[in-house]
Amino acid sequence: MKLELDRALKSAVQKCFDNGRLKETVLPDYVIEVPNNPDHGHFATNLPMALASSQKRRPIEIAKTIVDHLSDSEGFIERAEIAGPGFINFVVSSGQWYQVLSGIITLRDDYGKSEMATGEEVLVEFVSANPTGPIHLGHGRGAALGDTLCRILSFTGHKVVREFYINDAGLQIRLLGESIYCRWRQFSEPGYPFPENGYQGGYVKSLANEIAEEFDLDSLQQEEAVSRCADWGSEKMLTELKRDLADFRVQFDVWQKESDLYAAGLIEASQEILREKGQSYEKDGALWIKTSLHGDDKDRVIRKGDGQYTYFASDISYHMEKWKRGFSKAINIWGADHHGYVRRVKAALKTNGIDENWLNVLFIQLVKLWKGGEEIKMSKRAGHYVTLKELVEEVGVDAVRFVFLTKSHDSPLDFDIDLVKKHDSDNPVYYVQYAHARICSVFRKAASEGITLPPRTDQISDRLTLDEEMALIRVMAEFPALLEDISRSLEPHRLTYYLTELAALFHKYFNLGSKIPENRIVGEDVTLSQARLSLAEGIRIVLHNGLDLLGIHAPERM
RNA sequence: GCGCCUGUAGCUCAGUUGGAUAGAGCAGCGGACUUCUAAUCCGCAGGUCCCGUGUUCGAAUCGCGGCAGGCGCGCCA
Repeated sequence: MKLELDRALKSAVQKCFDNGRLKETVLPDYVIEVPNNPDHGHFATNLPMALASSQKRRPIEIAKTIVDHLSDSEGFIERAEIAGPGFINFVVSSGQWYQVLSGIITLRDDYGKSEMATGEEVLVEFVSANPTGPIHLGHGRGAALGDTLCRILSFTGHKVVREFYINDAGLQIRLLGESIYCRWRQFSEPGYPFPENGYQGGYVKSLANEIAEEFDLDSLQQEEAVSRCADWGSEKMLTELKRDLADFRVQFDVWQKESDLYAAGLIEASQEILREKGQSYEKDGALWIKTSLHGDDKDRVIRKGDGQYTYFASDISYHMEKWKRGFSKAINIWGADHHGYVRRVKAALKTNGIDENWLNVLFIQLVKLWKGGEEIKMSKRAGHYVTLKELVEEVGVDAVRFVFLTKSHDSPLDFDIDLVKKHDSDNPVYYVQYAHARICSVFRKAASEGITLPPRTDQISDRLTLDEEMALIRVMAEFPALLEDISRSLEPHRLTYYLTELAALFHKYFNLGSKIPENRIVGEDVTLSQARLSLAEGIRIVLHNGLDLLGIHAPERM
C-alpha cells in the first residue's frame, strides 16, 4: 500500500517538475510512514519538508502544489491533507483496506511472505557452543534469536543455511577428557588432582560413570584413556546438545566441525593464500597475519612458536570457507564477551579482499535469572548455572522463546522465572496466545449457531465500519513490511511487540461486545457476523503466522 | 589507557532508523463477568528521554565532549 502511495506521490511531483510548478531536482530522502496519531491519517509523508531547502520555498506551499497534482484514477486515496509544518497526510479509502483483509484470508499461511530477497543466500551461524557441557541460557537466547531470524529471513525470500560450528580441535575438548578421566580416577583415588581449568559441573561425574560402564579404562595407558574420554565425552555432549536444541524447536542444516577443516587441509591452504598475498610474516618463531593494515589494533598470531595453530587461524579459514560457498551475506550470533574479536575477523577477511560488511555479527548480552526476587548467580567455571533444558522444563518452550525475544539482543535480559511460570495475565506469552485461542473459541460459538466464514469476504466486508475494525485491518496490513524491516535490521524482537499490539487491539475489540451486544462478533445479523468472522480470521492468521515465526505454538484452546 | 554495548515512568523494556502531544507490561489506586473464554477490558496516577553542546524547519534518535554501569582488550579457546 505504501508502494502505491509512493507511486502516486512520485508521479505528482514529476508533473510539478514538468509544468514548472516545482524546480526540477533529484528527489531527496523522504519517508512514508504510519503516524502515531490517528488524527494524522493512515499514512504521512515528509516529502515537502525534505524538498524545502532545494526549492527554497516553504514546505506548506510545496505540499499544496504536490497535493494539487495528485491524480488518483482508481479512487485509492480518500483524502490528502496538508498538516503541521508541511506533512501530507493520506487517508486511504475503506475499499483498499477491505482488499487487504480478503488478501490475508486468501493467502492464509503465506500471508507476510515476500519476494524482497528472492534467491539471496544467507548463512546464519549461531549457538556454536563447545561440546564440553550442557547449553546454558546465553546459548538459549542465541538459539531463539538465530532460529527466529532464520524463519523470518526464509519467509522474506532468502535462502537460509543454518549452521552450527563445533570447536572440537582445541584444548577445551582435551580438558573435558582430562576432567572426565580425573573424576573416574577419583572413584578409586579420591585425592587425584583435578586439572586446573577443568570442568567442574556435576555432569562430568555422570559422564565418568557412564564411560566406565562402556569401556575398560583400566586397560588403557593414561594418555590413551584421556583421549578416549575426550572423544567419547564430546560426542556424548554433542548428542545431548542437539537433542536439547531440537526440544527447543531449533534445527540446523550444517554441523561444521573445526577438526574437519584441519582434516581437509583448509587451514594450511588459507595460510598459503595469505603468504602469497604478502599478508603474513614470521616473527619470534611465530606466524603473524597483518590485520593491523585493515583496522585491527595489532597483528595477530596464527601459528604459535610451538607450531600449533591458534583458534584464530581456524576461524579465518572457516570464514573464508563460508565466503567461498557463495553466500551473499553471513550472519554470526556471538556472546557479547566476544565483541573484541569481531574487528580482527573482519580485518582478516579484508586481507583476502572480502568486504567487511559481508559479515554481520549480532551480540547476545547477558541473561540474568531471577527467582523469588533474587538473582541466581551463575558461574560456568564452577559449574553453577541453570541449563536451557532445566529452564524449559520449568516454564515451557513457548514462554522461554517469547521472553528471549522480547528484548533487543544487545540489551541485557532479566528473566524472572516466577513471572513466566504464572498462568495468569502477568505472563506475557499467554496474552498473545490467548487472543488466538479466543478467536478459535468465537469460531466454535459461531459454528454452534450455524454461522461460518462467507465464501467471498470482499462482498460483505463493507459491513465492517467500527473504528476498532478498521484499526485492526491497518495493523494487519503492516505485517509484511514489518517482516521485511526485520530482515534488514536483524531485530526479531520487533515481531513480539507487533504481535502483542495486535493481540491488544483484538482483546479490546472483543470486549466491546461485553458492554454492547450489537458489537459482538457473533450476533443476530448473520451477514454482519460473517463480516466480523472474516476480520477475526484475518487476525487469527496473522497471530498464527507471527507466532510460528517465533517458534511458538498458537493454541486453539487455553 | 583503548574498544564495544547500555543509560527513557518506582521496576523491566519498546520507540518503525530525524517527525507532529514519548509508549507498553509489571508494581499502585478505582471500576467491568445472568455475556462470543475475566489468561480479558476500562479509568486514574506516574517523565530533566543521564548531563552539556552542536547540526536544522524539527533530536529520545545524528555529531562532539563528559558522567555512570556492563563487557572485552593473550603465541587462550
